[in-house]
Amino acid sequence: MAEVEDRRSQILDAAFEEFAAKGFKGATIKSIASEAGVNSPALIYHYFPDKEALFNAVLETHAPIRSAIENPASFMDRPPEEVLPEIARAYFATVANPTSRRMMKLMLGEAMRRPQLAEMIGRATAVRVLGFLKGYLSRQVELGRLRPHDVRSSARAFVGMLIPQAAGKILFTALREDGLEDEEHIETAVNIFLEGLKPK
Amino acid sequence: MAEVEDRRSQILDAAFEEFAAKGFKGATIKSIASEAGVNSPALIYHYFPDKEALFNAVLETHAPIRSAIENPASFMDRPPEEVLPEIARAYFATVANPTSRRMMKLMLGEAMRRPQLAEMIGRATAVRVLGFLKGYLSRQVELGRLRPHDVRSSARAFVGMLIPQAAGKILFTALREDGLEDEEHIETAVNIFLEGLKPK
DNA sequence: TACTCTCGATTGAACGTTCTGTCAAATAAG
DNA sequence: CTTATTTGACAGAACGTTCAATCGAGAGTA
Repeated sequence: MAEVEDRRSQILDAAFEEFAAKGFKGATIKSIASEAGVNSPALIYHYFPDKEALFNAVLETHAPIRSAIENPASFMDRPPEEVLPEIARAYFATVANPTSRRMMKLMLGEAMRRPQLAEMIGRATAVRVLGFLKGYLSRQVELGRLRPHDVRSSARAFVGMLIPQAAGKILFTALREDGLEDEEHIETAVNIFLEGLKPK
Repeated sequence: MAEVEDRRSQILDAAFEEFAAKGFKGATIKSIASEAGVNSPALIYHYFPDKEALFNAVLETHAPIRSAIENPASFMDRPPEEVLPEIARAYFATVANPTSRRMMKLMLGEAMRRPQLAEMIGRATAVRVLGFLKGYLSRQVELGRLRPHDVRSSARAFVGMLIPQAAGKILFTALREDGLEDEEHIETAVNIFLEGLKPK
């Protein structure tokens, strides 16, 4: 029974599934144990001090939502007609990944009732993404590719434009009924954005 | 003890607070009872068959997010430079209202784990708002005030542009750190949107 | 090889607590 | 007196967590 993946990881995976599906309160130590294929809930306490610690360990395991945003240098000078669709595609690809999707649901769902977690997500993800975009858009204004404007606002506007389409995939399936495809949305949205900000 | 507000309403109010703060699983019948000033949890079962029914009753009580969108006729022919900022302001006003804010947190938080609830919210709110916008934007294209384009996409884009700013008020307080005010954001975002869609 | 010792991994059972939901009795209202 | 409201007490189940006992692989010894 020499598993390549050790028990700790099995438990973490099972806990992730359970927390994502039922939330922190809804998932039980027993259900996590049985999902992990261990016969006794007690084993979980051999690896983690308590349920809260297991939850935090799950968050840490899946936390590094690494994105191309990590090294901004390569993007900075490339034109927005190229870069913005790439960002949008990367975003939709993340949303299309089932694991990422579960993670988003888990974090967002719990964040509603855990201000501390919300603060962490806001700082680790939201602020960082917007920060990158603000930098990039400022640079494009400098380069004369976009007209001068408030990049705090345009950064929000750009990521925001993608959100309803993403929400249609994650949560509100009814939004898919009008059949708008990701690529169509990217094209139109980026077009509106760039036309709206092109130099006079 | 002849309260103006009857017991049922007291219980509903208390349940709303508790569910919003702790979620369905986190809120207990006892905590709801004591928040409602009721001395026995048993009384709750006199008015509601079980916890689930109480939860549904809470949702129904606060459900009618009535918005100006209900009678679209009056908006349809007015120009987007007027109408879009009004919609944006109405949206931010809703978000600024503490009760609405709690309701959003409650519904979104539970929707992550209740596909059926997510479906309902999607249909009752998201699809309806987008539907109204699609209709309005189509009309503006007809009137020659906007260039022809895919309104499924532009409707998503417009509501989406507002979401990060709203999220900064509801959830991710760190987003407020760059100090962007609602009115500033509305002005820039609407400007991008209209410039991006103005007839050639 | 055979035997024992050790120690972490794993288990079933159980503890105390808390939860939802029930009930018969007490109280208030008409 | 009759009916509706409100109560405390509690049953039954599920929860997180603890614990002593068992298992199994490896080290040491003969």
